[in-house]
Amino acid sequence: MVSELMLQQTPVNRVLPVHEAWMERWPTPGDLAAASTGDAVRAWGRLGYPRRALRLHAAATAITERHDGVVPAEYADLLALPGVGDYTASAIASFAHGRRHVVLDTNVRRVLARAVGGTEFPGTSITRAERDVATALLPDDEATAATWAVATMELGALVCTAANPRCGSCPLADRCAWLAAGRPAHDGPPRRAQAWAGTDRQCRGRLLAVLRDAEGPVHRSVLEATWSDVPQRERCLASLLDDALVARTGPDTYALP
DNA sequence: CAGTCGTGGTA
DNA sequence: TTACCAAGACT
Repeated sequence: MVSELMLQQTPVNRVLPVHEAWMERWPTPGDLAAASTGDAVRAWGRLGYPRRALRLHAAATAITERHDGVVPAEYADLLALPGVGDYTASAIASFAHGRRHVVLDTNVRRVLARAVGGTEFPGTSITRAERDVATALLPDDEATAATWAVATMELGALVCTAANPRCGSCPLADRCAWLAAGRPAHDGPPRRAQAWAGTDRQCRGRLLAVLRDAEGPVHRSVLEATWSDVPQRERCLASLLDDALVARTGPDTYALP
């Protein structure tokens, strides 16, 4: 569960060392629940999307209170946890508990888009038809379904990659609709690139990095020195406070919660 | 449903 | 150097 939360939109290579340290420090949900959210945010390091650290902490608390400290195996119970959406609930139920679930992440979606749909990339959002295809392909046997879930994800992550897919070593090469069609390039509107420079996300990241790397409370002047656009800086600091990623420790000082 | 939310590697 | 991402969730 910890790795799945960390892997949401974050490359495996970056997650590995953080995950290892995290699990050594907080081996059980109860251990994490007993820690402060500030420690969780700091241990999250530079994985990005730090609200995931808060959600994981909140999930650990919920598991401790509602599930006797044991990560539930039921999809509905998992889905009810903070930071756990359809993908993560299915992944935990399937990978950790061997349950039969459609695990539809970006890798699997790409594999199905190519092998079945004959297109290079899936759409921006999951469609009903897409889920129907994935459901129809899922093996009936529970154990086999769990293996299928891992296998299709790995296929997408290691072979049927977004850029430079290794069709030469793909086990589906002889039945892939996209390959059979000559690997036609993605048509239609280009996927919107996410802006970064000058955005609130960059500003929030800059502010939080200062607090994360600081020993204790930080004076307002230090935060002000990290971002020149005053209205934006104030807006971002307010949103960080609102998200409970930052706490006000005095009239002019701030720190991790 | 589209917008928002971090970060650092890679072509 | 810039563009484009990488095992989503939430609003």
